[in-house]
Amino acid sequence: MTPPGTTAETPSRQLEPGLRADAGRNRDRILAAARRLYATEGLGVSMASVAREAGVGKATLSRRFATREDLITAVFADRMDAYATATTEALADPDPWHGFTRYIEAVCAMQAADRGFADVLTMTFPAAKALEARRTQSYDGFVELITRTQATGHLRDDFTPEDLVILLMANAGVIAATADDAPDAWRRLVGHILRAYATPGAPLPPMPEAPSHTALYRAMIRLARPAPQTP
Amino acid sequence: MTPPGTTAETPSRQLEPGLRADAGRNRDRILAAARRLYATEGLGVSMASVAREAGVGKATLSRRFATREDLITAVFADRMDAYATATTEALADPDPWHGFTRYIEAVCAMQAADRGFADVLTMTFPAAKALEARRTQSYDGFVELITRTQATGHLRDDFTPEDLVILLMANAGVIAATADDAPDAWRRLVGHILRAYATPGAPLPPMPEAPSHTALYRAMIRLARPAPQTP
DNA sequence: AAGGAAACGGGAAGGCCGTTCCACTTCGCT
DNA sequence: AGCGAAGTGGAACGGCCTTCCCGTTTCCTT
Repeated sequence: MTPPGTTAETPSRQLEPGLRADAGRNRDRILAAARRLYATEGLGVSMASVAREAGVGKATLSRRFATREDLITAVFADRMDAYATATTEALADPDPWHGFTRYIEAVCAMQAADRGFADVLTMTFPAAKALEARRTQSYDGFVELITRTQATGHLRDDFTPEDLVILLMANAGVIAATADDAPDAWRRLVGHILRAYATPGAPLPPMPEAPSHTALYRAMIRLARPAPQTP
Repeated sequence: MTPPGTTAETPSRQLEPGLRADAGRNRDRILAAARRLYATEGLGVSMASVAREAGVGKATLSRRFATREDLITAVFADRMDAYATATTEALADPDPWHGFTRYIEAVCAMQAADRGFADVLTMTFPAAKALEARRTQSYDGFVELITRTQATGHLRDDFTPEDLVILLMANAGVIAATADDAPDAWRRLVGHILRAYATPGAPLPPMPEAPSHTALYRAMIRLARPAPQTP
């Protein structure tokens, strides 16, 4: 089944071992550029933009990362690591409810800090296999965190892991709409939501600082781009 | 200032009076097509798609609605009416908290029913002047509804009108992510949020039916499009 | 019923995106 | 030091969208 003419038995290169020096350098530049663009604009940026930002030709980008999914996988591999380990850190907290809230806030903060990462977690997009593994790992840890926290009586019994998924989607919506005008608006949502998750009567987490009102409302009214007039 | 060669003194055509019969017919077909596409795909659909769906030429669409904003304004005029009158209906409810929750649920349901409308309410997009008027009208009514509900003690004192804006953005995010797989997921978010808005100790609204679990989680994992293999 | 104006559809031009091909450059091994 | 292979950027292509323009059709007035 193996093609006969190839070199003897080079099994398969996993990461980036077989790359020449300059190729590896360009790969890094591409990753840095993609990280930059994804963080601010989301995953919608074109491959051509990434190549331009990286200062390489479009062909080079296509050669290094055949598909957009490959690029996304490579860019967000480390952040998915952080996402996956966040649950273990939360589980290490002696106070389950405290660990739970810190976990929720940390994940939502990660979304706010990188719009591309928010897209990776929620939006409809080709799921990279390598990222999926981390996601399910994180999911399993979160299930454990839930049961522990519910055992303390602080977390509602009807809270389900899917509620986190919904929260991530909701948070992504807030971030996408307010990123330019009120980048802390998401804290207000998380503050409300954590109160809703808590068992009535349990101690409530403090309200995060309210976003500046006018700016937030303008975020809804205002448009993607400023008025074309520049006097 | 008026062009000299025109017919005597036709002051200005407000709606669609000066249109020829076939032109008006095409206008309606365009509006229907746009309504259809916007509802399912959001405001991102191209003008060419709208023209194709309407069965008219691209030029006709451009002639009838010069800019995308014009089209959006015309399409969502009636829904913005409903949005604006929803507050007055809520204010008519003898129980302010009941009116408040019904209002929240009604607006979020309108978002879920029409993805384009959700975009109009929240997403960054050129705000059509005609729609803005309705929006501020609705906003003013909502402020009155808030003060009344807070007076009953059911609604938290720190609830602000901007919280509704944030909720609309969050809801739009959930709807955008789950529309294809779990179109009722937004009810879960609203259920949580209304609980958070309520004063602790006040009677809680019933939990809406939970979305099917596997489908929801898949909505996060699954991709925009099904696998390209069609055997 | 007939002519002029309004409206129509589609083609041409221009822009952006993503992919593929190709001649030239650069690395790295010997 | 020099040669082969790996790597590179730009050109070219097809697809989609938008805008402009023109020849033709349809309406509506008189």
